Amino acid sequence: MVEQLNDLDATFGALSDPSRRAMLAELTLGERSVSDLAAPLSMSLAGASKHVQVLERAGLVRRRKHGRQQMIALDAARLKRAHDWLDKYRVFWSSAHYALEQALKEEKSDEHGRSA
Amino acid sequence: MVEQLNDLDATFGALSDPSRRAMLAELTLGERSVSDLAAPLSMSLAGASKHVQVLERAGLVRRRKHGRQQMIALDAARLKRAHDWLDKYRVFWSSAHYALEQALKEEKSDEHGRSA
DNA sequence: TAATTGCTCAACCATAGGGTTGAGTATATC
DNA sequence: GATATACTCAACCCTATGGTTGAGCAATTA
Repeated sequence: MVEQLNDLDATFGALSDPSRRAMLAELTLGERSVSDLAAPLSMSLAGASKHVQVLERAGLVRRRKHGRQQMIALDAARLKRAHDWLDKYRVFWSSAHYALEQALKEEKSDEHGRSA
Repeated sequence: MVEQLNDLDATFGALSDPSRRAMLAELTLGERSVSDLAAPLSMSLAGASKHVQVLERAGLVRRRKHGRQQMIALDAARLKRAHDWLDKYRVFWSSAHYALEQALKEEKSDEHGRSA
């Protein structure tokens, strides 16, 4: 269980804000301009622009100039990295592990029941 | 693709720090005291204690008093939530999706090749 | 009872984060 | 050429975050 690369810092940091998660959700529907992404957010354009920059620095989106628009597209590779990281913990939320936890609890009760 | 609950803010926020991810990794090996968690981190005990509090507020760990020690245990339910959220993006990093992206690029080239 | 251990809390510091407004730049339209 | 559009940048504000030290409390050990 070794820490691989710390762009996880940036990835998880970017994902910790609901406005940015909303942007990513919007981007699953296709490329969007910064204004498109800003529209549903009740926030200044400059504010939304900063969120896009955070997503870009985290490598979660790419941008492409198209005239005076900046077209933003999802780049899911880092999401996969985060998903992979979380996947290492799968056993700890799986039913098998809950069963193990129960078994350990019973074992502990037995210890109390016995002499020790 | 609707945002479900915003404890994702706290979960992803907690995961964005390498010290806290290291703590979680350590906790996969079993319960640990705050001092145990602090030891490998080259940080004051108070500092580590604050990290544990962040993990606890995010619901990623539980604590149990054991004498004068605070035993910390992993609670993976919120990790599952985060994993589930990321899973919605799986199609965007799957090879099928890359194939789709390629197809779209070719289509765009065709447009240039044709009259439009 | 006294001393030690395992913490937490409060105060503080420096930096980052989320937001704003105002100005500036580049492209598109009239 | 003038104007509107789609941004970005800089400055600023306030709050949060990551870290420290010093004090204090609760439980264990001597």
